[in-house]
Amino acid sequence: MPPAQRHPTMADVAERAGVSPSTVSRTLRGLPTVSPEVRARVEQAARELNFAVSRQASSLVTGRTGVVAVLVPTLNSWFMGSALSSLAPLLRAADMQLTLYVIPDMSERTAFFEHLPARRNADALLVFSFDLTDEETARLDDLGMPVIYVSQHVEGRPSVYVDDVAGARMGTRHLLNLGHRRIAFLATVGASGFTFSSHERLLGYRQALSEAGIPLDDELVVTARALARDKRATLEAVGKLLSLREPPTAVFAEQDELAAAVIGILRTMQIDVPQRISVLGFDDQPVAEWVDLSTVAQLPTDMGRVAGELALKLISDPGADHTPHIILPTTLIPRSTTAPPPVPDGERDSRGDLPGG
Amino acid sequence: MPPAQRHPTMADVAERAGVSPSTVSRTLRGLPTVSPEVRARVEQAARELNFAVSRQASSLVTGRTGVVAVLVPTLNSWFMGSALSSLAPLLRAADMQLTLYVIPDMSERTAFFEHLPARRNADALLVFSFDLTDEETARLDDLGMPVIYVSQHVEGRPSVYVDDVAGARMGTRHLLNLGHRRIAFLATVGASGFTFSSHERLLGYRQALSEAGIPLDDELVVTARALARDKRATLEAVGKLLSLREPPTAVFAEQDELAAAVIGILRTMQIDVPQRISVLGFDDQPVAEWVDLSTVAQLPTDMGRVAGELALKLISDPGADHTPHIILPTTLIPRSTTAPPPVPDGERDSRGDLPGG
DNA sequence: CTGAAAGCGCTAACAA
DNA sequence: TTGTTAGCGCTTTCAG
Repeated sequence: MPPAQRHPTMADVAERAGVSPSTVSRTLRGLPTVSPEVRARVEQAARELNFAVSRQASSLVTGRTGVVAVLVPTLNSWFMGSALSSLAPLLRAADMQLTLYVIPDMSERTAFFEHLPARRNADALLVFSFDLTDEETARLDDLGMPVIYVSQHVEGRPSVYVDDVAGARMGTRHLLNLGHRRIAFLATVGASGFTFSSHERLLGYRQALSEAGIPLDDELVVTARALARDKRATLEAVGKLLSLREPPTAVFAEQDELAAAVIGILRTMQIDVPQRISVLGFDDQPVAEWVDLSTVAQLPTDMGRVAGELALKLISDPGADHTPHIILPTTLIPRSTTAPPPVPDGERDSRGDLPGG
Repeated sequence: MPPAQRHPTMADVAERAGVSPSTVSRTLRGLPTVSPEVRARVEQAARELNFAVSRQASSLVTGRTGVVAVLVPTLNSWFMGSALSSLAPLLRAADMQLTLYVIPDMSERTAFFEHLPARRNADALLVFSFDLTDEETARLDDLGMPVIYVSQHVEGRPSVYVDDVAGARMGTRHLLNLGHRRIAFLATVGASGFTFSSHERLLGYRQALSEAGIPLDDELVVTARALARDKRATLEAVGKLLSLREPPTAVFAEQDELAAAVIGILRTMQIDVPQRISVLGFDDQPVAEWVDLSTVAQLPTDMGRVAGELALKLISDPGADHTPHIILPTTLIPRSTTAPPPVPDGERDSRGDLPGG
């Protein structure tokens, strides 16, 4: 008599197909050592019973959980959404579950690192976009599974990230090539250490300026807490830049949302973009296309995919190199918000002859 | 001798604490039938060994997996991001894992419903924002676990959703009260059936007009595929509305992003908002605050929380009512993009005396 | 190619 | 209050 309420087990399938449980197991796992005839019988029985393997039971014996844990600081961002959208199907295709840990604030963060709920319950951990302390990294080290750092780099640990420095350098050079010499940089500071690439981008900006022999001016670098999501903070930042004795002719915003906000503010102030001020973003989020924003593009979907592939590789091949750093490129997408700077009053008649670099 | 490589087991902890494995189990689960003295010893031993319980093993015997599965059509949306951001910590607090299934396209969708990977591997399933076929719903019915429909309603199944109809009605009334009589409705059609609330909102719009005795004009309702994310489609839609013999004095966009795009387009065309045309959104996404958009607000974080609570309840109490519908309210947030319609040419001198309703 | 038997790590009776 | 025993559903030797 078939089991009353619960899910059917392999024993049920075996009985129905007239074989042993082992054979069912072999069949369902696709092992080649099963005769076609038997295979057919088993598969039909399984289908008829609507059978599904219990991962709990199999992982108990194989020692592998079949899950990849993913730690993210937030989900309310284009970046995370895109990365996970490519990661999830990839893991599914490999028949892996994706367990999500969202750490929106400090107390959640502390709790996570204290209990490490992923321990023993995942085959690998993907840590996204955190600015981790050494202590936290160390804690993850003895988690007993591969830990992959995504959108950040950690010395000696597998990491996947975009080359933010090079991207920001490329963006800054774009503005320099257009003739800009007063280029501002607008940075965001988010919550719970979600700031890794911020530093990197600022660094790239500085490098490009130095390479061009332009002295760094700290007045041109504005960092404000929660800048991106707070209109007032952005307004203040822009006001501050415009009131400088020598205001910038271009603004490089750390990310597109911020850039879009800046453009909105400037237009409200009747300051034409790009005629009076150029604005450059970073990311190539959908909003960039909206406002026809020039930007430095990154592909978070690629990051998700690459990170997922790396995770699968490290799981299946424990002997693999556990310290690869995979660096993804950025591309410059010039659109309509960057242009040569306005010609200074004194040089109006020599228009077209930009000061040489 | 302690095990060399693998995780320590309860047996290891038991040995170290000088007790039986059962006692370790009882202690770690917080059962009251353990003497304080023994409890202390066990806890210390567990800590020293850095022990973590294997959920696989315990679920094998308890029959509960300790995971809640979540099915989402996409992650690239404010709605999903917000809902999951509140759901995830709630589940963590209940010591539940959150397994994520992302179904971005039809082939993934087919595969999911064919294999039902969640079967036997979760204690409950939360299905977000899908426009499910009856067949799909039926398939979920014999999944052997509570299935909760979120941001949609399914007859006779537990559902949690926002009252889109009432919200859209309220929004439309707001425009009617301002004096508008020609009110357009802009709808989006997304991918993979992610359109549930779209119908509802349109319905609410129609109801409000009918109640006000205003005849429905199909020309005023524009639905375009992928409207929200495609600038051109939005541009076309707006153009179409403006070129009507009697163009609308107000536009109710199905969601804020779309509303923001419309505003951008209108301003580019030198059409003042709200002086010439009012624009109303739906959602109260961050972008609404950006552009100071009047909108109908919903709280996806509430939905995530409520849905999670319902899931936990249905898991822990199988006897509970399995057909509750929890309906969340919306609120109207009038900001600066809605105002009375411009006074028609012929009535300019009787300004202030709006046509009575 | 297939079956029998053992056991993964834990919890749930049942005894003591 | 604690220990002993059995067994959850599967995979994996090892025989055959």
